[in-house]
Amino acid sequence: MLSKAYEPQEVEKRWRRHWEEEKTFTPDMSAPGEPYSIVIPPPNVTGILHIGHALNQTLQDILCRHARQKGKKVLWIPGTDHAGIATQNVVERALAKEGKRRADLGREAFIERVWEWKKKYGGQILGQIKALGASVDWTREAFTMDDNLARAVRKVFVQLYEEGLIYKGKYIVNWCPRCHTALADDEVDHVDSQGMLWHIRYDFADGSGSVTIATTRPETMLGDTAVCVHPDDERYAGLVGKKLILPIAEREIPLIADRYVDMEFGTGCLKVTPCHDPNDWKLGHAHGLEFIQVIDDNGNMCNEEASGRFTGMSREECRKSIVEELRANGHLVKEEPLSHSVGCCYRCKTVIEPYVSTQWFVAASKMAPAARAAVPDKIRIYPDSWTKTYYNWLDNIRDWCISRQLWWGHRIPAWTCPDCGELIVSESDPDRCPKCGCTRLEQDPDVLDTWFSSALWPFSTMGWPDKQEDLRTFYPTSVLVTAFDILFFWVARMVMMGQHFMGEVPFREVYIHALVRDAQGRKMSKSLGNGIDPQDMIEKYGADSLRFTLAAFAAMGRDIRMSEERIEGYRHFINKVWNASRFALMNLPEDRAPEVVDLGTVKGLHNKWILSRLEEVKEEEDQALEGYRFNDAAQCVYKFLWNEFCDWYLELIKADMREEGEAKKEAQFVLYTVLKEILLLLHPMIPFVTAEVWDSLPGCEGTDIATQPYPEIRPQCRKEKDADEMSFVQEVISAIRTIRAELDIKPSYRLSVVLRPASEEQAALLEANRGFLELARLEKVSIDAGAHAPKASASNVVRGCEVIVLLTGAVDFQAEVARLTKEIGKVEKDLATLGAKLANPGFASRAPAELVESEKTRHADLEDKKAKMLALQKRFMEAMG
RNA sequence: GGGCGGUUAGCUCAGCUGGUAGAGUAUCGGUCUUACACACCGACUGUCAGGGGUUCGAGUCCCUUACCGCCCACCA
Repeated sequence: MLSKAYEPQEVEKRWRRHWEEEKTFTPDMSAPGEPYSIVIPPPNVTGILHIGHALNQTLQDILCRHARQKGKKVLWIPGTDHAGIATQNVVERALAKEGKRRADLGREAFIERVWEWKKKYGGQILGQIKALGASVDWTREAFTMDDNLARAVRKVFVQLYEEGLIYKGKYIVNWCPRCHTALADDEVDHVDSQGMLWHIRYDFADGSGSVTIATTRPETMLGDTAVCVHPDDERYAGLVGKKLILPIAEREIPLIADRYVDMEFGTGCLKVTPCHDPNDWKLGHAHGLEFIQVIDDNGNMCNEEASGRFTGMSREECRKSIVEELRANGHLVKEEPLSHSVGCCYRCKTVIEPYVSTQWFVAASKMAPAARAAVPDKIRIYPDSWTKTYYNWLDNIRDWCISRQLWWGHRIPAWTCPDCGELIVSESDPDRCPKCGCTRLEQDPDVLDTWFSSALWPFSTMGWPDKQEDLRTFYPTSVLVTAFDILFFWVARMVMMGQHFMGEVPFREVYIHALVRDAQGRKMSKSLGNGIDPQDMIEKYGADSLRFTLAAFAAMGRDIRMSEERIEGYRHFINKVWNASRFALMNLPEDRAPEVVDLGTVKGLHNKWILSRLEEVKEEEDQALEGYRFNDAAQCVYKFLWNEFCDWYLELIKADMREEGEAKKEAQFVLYTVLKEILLLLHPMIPFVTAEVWDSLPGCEGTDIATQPYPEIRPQCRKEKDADEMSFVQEVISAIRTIRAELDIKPSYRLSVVLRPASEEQAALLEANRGFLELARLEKVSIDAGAHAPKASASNVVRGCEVIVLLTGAVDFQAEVARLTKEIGKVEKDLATLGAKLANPGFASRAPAELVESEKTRHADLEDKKAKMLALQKRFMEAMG
């Protein structure tokens, strides 16, 4: 027997172990069934599972478990990402506590140290995936630094190099002076900040006047090699080509013209520092300017010749000194505050320095068109609104800087010969220079951007390039489930690589889910400390509660505001599932499944009704999941279980269960069937509690719900007429309950009721099912259209049937008058809106005939109800005198 | 400067192809009715942001205004 309240901890632990030990989620390659596959977006090894991961994984798990139920051969591959910068930073911080820096260890020892760290902590995040109940195949767990993934990386790199799609070159890149590495464009966060715009006067060398430039970065002026204006700017007409004296440096630089300059901004006069600004870099090349570097890789002033006395200062110190000096010597014309955005490192928030260096690039601009064309024909994006964003990014893509000056990552498979300078790019480590035979080859010190290996994830995790079996069966994957924040970092790049190397897109569909925010709508982050730790929630409320909450809130294209209260609320639901099951167990045979009954020919109206509704719910859930409407799927089963199965059906069969007989046998089998199927419908969302209950059902002991098929469809159980008749009985019961509650009659007091049916049919229906009326706790029921209505009574009308409750003794008569008046008021309000609608000539002529007809019927029914209630009220008032 | 999303009950949010506004939570009243107080029965609350349009009919489609939020962009 199950315990009284559901205690998730022990149950979850057991099932987790069971699924892992039994390898339940390792697909049988020889089994039939359409393949269905997903690769998990690999969380960073440094990470701790946050609520966003929990959502991401819950949704994937729902899809996978559902697909399994539908008979598909399902593979869900788990894994983690080595997360170059992030992980290196974490380990460097740990070293710093020991007073060491990575240089103190040297490259090899440092990498060894990172691996140790990974072994120790990298498993943490996997444990959290397990805790959530994700039905991944642990035998295929992958890590982006695994040997076979490293081979994939090398092969891809070499091939792209040979095809001219990877190249090496000297460019201005985003440089983080703290992480000491280049960053890709999209690894730079733009943060709004309040800065200064300094106006500085540059005099002409011939003493014929001056121009004034405006800049936010005066420290870079030491590297200025020109000043630029717009060719059409009349203010500077005739001046282009003249020489200016660069203040402080006292160097001559030319005044040039280029259409790039915005005449509206500042003074319309731009200082050009080709080595320290990406735009100026372009101008420098276009105009053949000199390139003078004045800031080094640490963000300090360098180049004694150019920087002079400022050499060695940090960029910030230098800025201050230069401004002071300009102010002192009168070249500073104006200072004004300016809000602008500043590029920062997405990992450490340090201000990015545009920096000229030699880097490796992927010619993304050449690969983008194919990736663009894949959507929407080969890849469908849900919700569709992201398609535009995807296009927009690909249309404006620039080549992707993939080299990082880090130690942790896939080292670039390129070597240079110290003797002849030959560049060798090769899958295997070369032992000598093919050109001069030198054996002292030096490997490029850089590693690849983390996202380079991530881009190969859908096929590298399936064994490419070595093994083919998984690829043949499971590539392309069925769907990619991810949050929008990595649409660019990851999704678009996977498409490019998949197309290029597999000749096929990596996934058929992309489902973009919401971002989880806190109760105030802010992005959850460690720095804000507003995160909800899924681990805590699982311990407190159980994984099922967390999962169901996430599913219920996962409406498409919306952010989710998460709070603990909501998870607590859904824990009630899990408990409800548990207790409904306990009730069922108490009413079913203990050691065997109940006797089978033909479900198409059950007699009880309640049985016909619940079976009919069940059919509808099955279809609803299936369609909701088909369209990634997780919230609808969760909601429809939730309501069915709670508001129909528990609130009505279980109450209705209590009478059947009291004595042995046909009614009990029928109810037992229907109860058994409906409960089992509800469990199946809920299982993808709340796997643990459903597994536990299933295992304890008679006839199911020792079986695993995770391997059971989706409930069969039973068209013979669809009985809308019966279902509607049952609703009528329910409405009558509710009407009596409402009267009882509003007149403050004790629940324990048994009422007598007179029902005056509106038709022969109604009369027969009520007569046949009068036992159900017991749910309203009654003493005596008379069903008679001609019955005399007692004077001291309260009343209501349900589908034309008058419900008259006898009031004897201590009842507040005023209360009944008030209640009736209110009730009539409601009817009148409905009549008014409906009447206006019907009175509209356009409605009758243009609306569908069916609708007009049903509205007319409704109107007539309301009129009837109103008339009957007025009559009852009148009689009641007469009784009061 | 482009693009996207939001504005519905006190709070948090659902409302698919236009056809009587919904759930949870909160509040109020009543119940230990033999699965569940993590429960049961009942009640209350809405100019669906403002304005205009299309339509017989709009929370739902179109335009517009306001406020909030996000993304992208080489804003010196």
